[in-house]
Amino acid sequence: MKTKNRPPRRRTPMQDTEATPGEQTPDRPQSGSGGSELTKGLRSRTARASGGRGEVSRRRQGSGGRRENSVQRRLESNERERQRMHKLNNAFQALREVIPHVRADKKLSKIETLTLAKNYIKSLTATILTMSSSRLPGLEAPGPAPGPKLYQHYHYQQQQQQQQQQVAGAMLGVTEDQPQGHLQRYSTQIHSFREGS
DNA sequence: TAGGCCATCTGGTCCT
DNA sequence: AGGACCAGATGGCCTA
Repeated sequence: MKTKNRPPRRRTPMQDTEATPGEQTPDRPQSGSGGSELTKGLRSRTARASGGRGEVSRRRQGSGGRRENSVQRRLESNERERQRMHKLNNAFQALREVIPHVRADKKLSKIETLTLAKNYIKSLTATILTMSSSRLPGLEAPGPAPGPKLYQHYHYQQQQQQQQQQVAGAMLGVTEDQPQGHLQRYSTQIHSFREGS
């Protein structure tokens, strides 16, 4: 469906004045759009937020020096936020690279990455438990291999999750499938992602 | 063209 | 006080 080899985005006027080369998102160098220059900043959210407190503080902005100071602080804050988001995106990319069975030419979206990772972890856990329990009749585990403790921990977690899901399901009017369906769900998702749906 | 996804800006809130 | 985190808003790019 989506092939995310996009060309670099245009930079906003503010970014042009504050460019920091070499600090971009890996797959999208010099990306930038949306948002606005600083002066465009007073959006609907401002009026909504905290009963107009932001409006008051803005009115109090007095002489040019203070205004320049606050603009400078805002620019620095924007840069930090950009860096933070770049780190977050790097972490997403690292996660994509360790999720197997995904077509290489299709970049997973963030939500796809998280969903697949979650179910991949669950399927691996189930696999480990299956292997270890079949190897350990009566759940007597010699040595450091994954044994009863892991098994018990897993099932304790499952019980807790089921209870939470039942409560949430009752509140939301939905039902959740059983834990042993993780592998099935993971396979289904991979299949659907491959199909591009 | 609509809808999905994304990067960025921004102000509020939390944390150190 | 200042930085980190969060979430809403905005607009660009891409695909069906």
